[in-house]
Amino acid sequence: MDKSEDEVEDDETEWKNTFVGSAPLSPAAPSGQTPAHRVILHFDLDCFYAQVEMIRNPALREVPLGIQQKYIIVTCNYVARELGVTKLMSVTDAKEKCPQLVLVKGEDLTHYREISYKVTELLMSYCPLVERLGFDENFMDITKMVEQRLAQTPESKNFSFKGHVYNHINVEASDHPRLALGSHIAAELRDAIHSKLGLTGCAGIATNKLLAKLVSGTFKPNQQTTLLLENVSDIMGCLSGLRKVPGVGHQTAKRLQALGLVSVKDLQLFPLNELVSEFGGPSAQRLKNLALGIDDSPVTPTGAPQSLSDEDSFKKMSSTKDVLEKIQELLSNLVERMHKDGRQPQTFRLTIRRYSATNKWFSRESRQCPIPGHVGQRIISGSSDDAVVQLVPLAMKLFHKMVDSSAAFHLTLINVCFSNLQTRGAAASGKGSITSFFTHNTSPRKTQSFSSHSQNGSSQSSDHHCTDHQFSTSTMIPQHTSQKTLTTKSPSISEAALCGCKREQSPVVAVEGPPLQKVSCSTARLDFDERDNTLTHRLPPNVDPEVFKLLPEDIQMELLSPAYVNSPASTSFSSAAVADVPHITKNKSPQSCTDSLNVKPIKETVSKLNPPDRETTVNPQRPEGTSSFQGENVMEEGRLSFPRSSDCEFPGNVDPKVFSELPLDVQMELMSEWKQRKPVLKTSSSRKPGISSTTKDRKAAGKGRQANNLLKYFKPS
DNA sequence: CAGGGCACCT
DNA sequence: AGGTGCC
Repeated sequence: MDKSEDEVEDDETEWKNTFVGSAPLSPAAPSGQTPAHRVILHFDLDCFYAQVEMIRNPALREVPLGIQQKYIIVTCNYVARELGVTKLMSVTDAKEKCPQLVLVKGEDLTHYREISYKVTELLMSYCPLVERLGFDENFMDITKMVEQRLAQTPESKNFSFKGHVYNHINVEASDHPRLALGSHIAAELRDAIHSKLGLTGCAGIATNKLLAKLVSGTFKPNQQTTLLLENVSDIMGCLSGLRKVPGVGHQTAKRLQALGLVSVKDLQLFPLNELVSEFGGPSAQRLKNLALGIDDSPVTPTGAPQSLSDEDSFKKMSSTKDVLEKIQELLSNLVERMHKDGRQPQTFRLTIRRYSATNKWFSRESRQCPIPGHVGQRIISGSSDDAVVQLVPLAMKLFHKMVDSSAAFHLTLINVCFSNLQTRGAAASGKGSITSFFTHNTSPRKTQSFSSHSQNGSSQSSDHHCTDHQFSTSTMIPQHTSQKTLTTKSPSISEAALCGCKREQSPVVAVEGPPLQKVSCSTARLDFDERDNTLTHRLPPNVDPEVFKLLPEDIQMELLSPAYVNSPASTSFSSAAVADVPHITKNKSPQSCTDSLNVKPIKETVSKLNPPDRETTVNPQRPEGTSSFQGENVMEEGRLSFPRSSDCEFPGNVDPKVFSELPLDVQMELMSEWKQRKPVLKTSSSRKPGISSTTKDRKAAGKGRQANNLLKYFKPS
């Protein structure tokens, strides 16, 4: 075997000599040290999005299925692959190759994200050292589990490998007891993922993340492969190019190519010092190590996400009106997600991508700003709609820092992002929540020093317990997760999660009837002539009704809504209650809309396989959104009588004539800001914002307490 | 490259 | 704030 490979492998050098193959009797690491070599697993779910959709609608299993985002097939099931469809193929190409291809829209990642975290949770219930990579991959450091089993394994035991061993037909497993045990653990975990979540996937078993990942795809659907140290150079040498090395992206590959390096071997043999001069010390060393199959990076537990974002891309977006509308839509979804997460974002970021014929692929720009505390509070307290109203002007401000809206612009993407997520104090947030599992696991990711501790396989492992379910297969209940997930591989799993993480409903609940709110709202303020909305009076003077008419209804409502209510005690809720009821109900419907759209192609193509009632089963109502929202809306509406009108006027010092001559988008923004600011200002006496003032007011008004006093009553603990 | 996310580094 | 990489 290639000794040098072994030694460099764990280049935490010191003990390079000690490890060798005779692991079982290595008393070397009874306590306190990084094991001489780790056992790392890499899990990679098969065509993940397609699997999720096939769980949601089992009829899809029998047909060629593609998951479509915009005009791209991001992934497809194996039936489709046999017919020539590949990942990242354009829809037209795919349809050409495979006319019977069934397409499901995959732009809404909600279900994928939920299932994805369930997989991670499940793995974490066996051993906390789980690192996510995207939605469908997980690394796992099972060194301790392996050591535990090793300690309990009689000397006489015959080792064996589960699954494949890279480049080997038969191996003497006793020479590689840790990896052999690792392969058994991997098989058990894959089986758990399958039995509890209904998902299949591949696993790689190796001594570091790089190798585990590289080897996991050797045998593709639903299989696993172990890589022995003696075959490291094989697998590295087999890579078709540097780009195949995880960690070497496009840019890096290009720079390497500029140095004349194209193959992995080229990089292996390239003098380090020359590499250093091009990439700098750490990067150079890392690159060279990667080429050699060396990777000492730890498996860093991922925990809860550090940012939540929502984005959409499009061919062309060139009006501020559209931007405003899109931002509002994105924010609605994002705030909802943030609310479920339970943490409070401190930072908001807006990212755009501009169209440009040359250099089309990159060039994203972003601006970020702090989120005022009271807005963040509203997100977590459940006044999501209120939060959106207050966030939209923030977003537009950031937008204008990047885009001069008086000139032409052409955007192809908008992204909204919450970051700097702060865990709330006592956080009795939804217990079954997917993220609540992670939220109390607040460890900052960097401070993982997982190398030190002593453990014995026995009862008590204080810090990073690895729960080995091997010897208690009958009691396979993961300790962290509640049992909710265990029952089914049916579509209802996600439901269970949703129910579990559903927030406490407001004391007042149940009352059905979105129409109620909508009616009240429109009777209160708006005079539309039915659906074709010739809206009549009550428009602010100097706002062109023709232009106004073109706006989507929710924007119209928003601009006109009497967000400013009087009753001082309830001001903090007023804008939420009134302004947002319309666009909440409106925002919910697109979801169900997408859902039914998703089903339609199936119906056309495979109606025989797919009894009509299937669809309702597959696309159950979201238990959550509507009902909980209505609860709050109802509650709020109950509390505050609707305002008499008189609201939608300009701040006193704004000259209507001047206002009318501003560009439409500026008008809209100003109105949006006034509307939002007004209640706040009201509490601090009736100030009149100047037309140009924006930020300082908010900051000054920021400490408008008294909202919280009320909030805490509605938000138990 | 696409698409809708994420993370890390600088 | 941007760049890069990963899925």
